[in-house]
Amino acid sequence: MLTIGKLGEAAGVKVPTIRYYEQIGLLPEAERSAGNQRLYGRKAQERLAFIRHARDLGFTLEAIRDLLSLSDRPDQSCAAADAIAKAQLAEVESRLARLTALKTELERMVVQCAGGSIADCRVIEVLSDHSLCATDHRHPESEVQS
Amino acid sequence: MLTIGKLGEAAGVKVPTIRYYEQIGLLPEAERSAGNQRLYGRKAQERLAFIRHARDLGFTLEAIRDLLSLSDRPDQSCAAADAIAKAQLAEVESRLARLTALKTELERMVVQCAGGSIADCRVIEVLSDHSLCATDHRHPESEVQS
DNA sequence: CCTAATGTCTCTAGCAACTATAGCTTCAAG
DNA sequence: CTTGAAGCTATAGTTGCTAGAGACATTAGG
Ligand SMILES: [Zn+2]
Ligand SMILES: [Zn+2]
Ligand SMILES: [Zn+2]
Ligand SMILES: [Zn+2]
Repeated sequence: MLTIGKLGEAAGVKVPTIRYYEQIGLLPEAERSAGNQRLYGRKAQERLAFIRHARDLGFTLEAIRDLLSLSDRPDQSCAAADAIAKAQLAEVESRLARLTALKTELERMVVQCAGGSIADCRVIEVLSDHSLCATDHRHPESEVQS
Repeated sequence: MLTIGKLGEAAGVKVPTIRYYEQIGLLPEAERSAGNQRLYGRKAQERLAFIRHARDLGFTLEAIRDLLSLSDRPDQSCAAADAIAKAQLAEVESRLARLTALKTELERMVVQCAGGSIADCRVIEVLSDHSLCATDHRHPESEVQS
C-alpha cells in the first residue's frame, strides 16, 4: 500500500491533483489508515496511470471518465472507446490546423519587422489590421461533437 | 458613437466580453450616455479590434496588455513588442510539436484497433501503458487555450 | 402617447483542470 | 521524545470568458 505521496511520485501526478480526482469521482474514495491517511493499492495505481496517460494525450477528464467506465466492462464492444479516441484525434487535427496558420502569421510578423520605433513596427501594424495577414486564422466559433 | 452592442458586432466580440475587458482594465472605462449606457468612439473601436486580432493569434491578455501599452508610446523602440511576438511564436511552435506527437499516437491507437471487445481494444490497451507508444509525448507544461 | 420588444445595466456564479494557501494532525527518523 | 516532513480539510485563485437574475433605457409600431 502506498501513501498519496508515493503514489503521486510513481504516477507522475501531484498530490493535490490526486485528491482533486477523488473529489470529482474520477478515482474512488481511497482506503484510509488508522490515522486517516489515504492508502492505495495496485488497482488505484493502474487507474491513476491510465488517467495520467490519457491526460498526456489530451483527453478531457469527461472523456477519461467515460473511457474508464468502459474499461471496467471488458465484455462490451469497444466501439464507444474507439469513437472517443477518434473524436480526440479530430480535435487534435483541428487545433493543429489552426496553430499552423497562427505560426505562419507570427513568423511573417516577426520577419517583416525591421526594428526601429513602435510607430514603424510591423508587429503592431499587423495586430492592428487583419487584412495585412496572409491567411484566415480566425478562431472557429463552435466545435461539433458526435 | 456606438453602443456596446454595435461595437461588439463591429469587432466580432460579444457584449459581456467587452464589459469584461473593461473590468480588467484592458479597455478604458467607457463614456456613458444620459441613461448610463456605454458609448464608444473610433479609438475604442480600434483598440478592441487590436485585442480581438491578438486574441485570434493566441496572445494572452497579459501579453496584449503589454502590447497595447507599447503601442501607446510610438516613439520608443519596438524591441519589446518584437520580443513578445517572438515568445508567442515559440509558444505556438512548442504546442505544434506536442500536438504533432499526440496526433501520431492517436492515429496509431485508432488504426491498430481491430474492433471487438473492450478486452482486446487497442485504444484501452495503449492508454493503460505508455510503453506501447511510439513517441515520447509527455506533457512538458501548460496547454489549453484552443 | 403608450406599449412591447429589445438592449443595456450591475452583480453573481460557473466552466476546465488544476494550483496554492492556511491551519491543523500524523508519521518516521534520530 | 522531539522535530520536520508529509498528510488532512477547506477555501480561494488561476485564464478568459459565458450565463443568469432582476432592474432600467431605448426604440419601433400602433
Ligand atoms: Zn517591431
Ligand atoms: Zn490576422
Ligand atoms: Zn477498440
Ligand atoms: Zn504514451
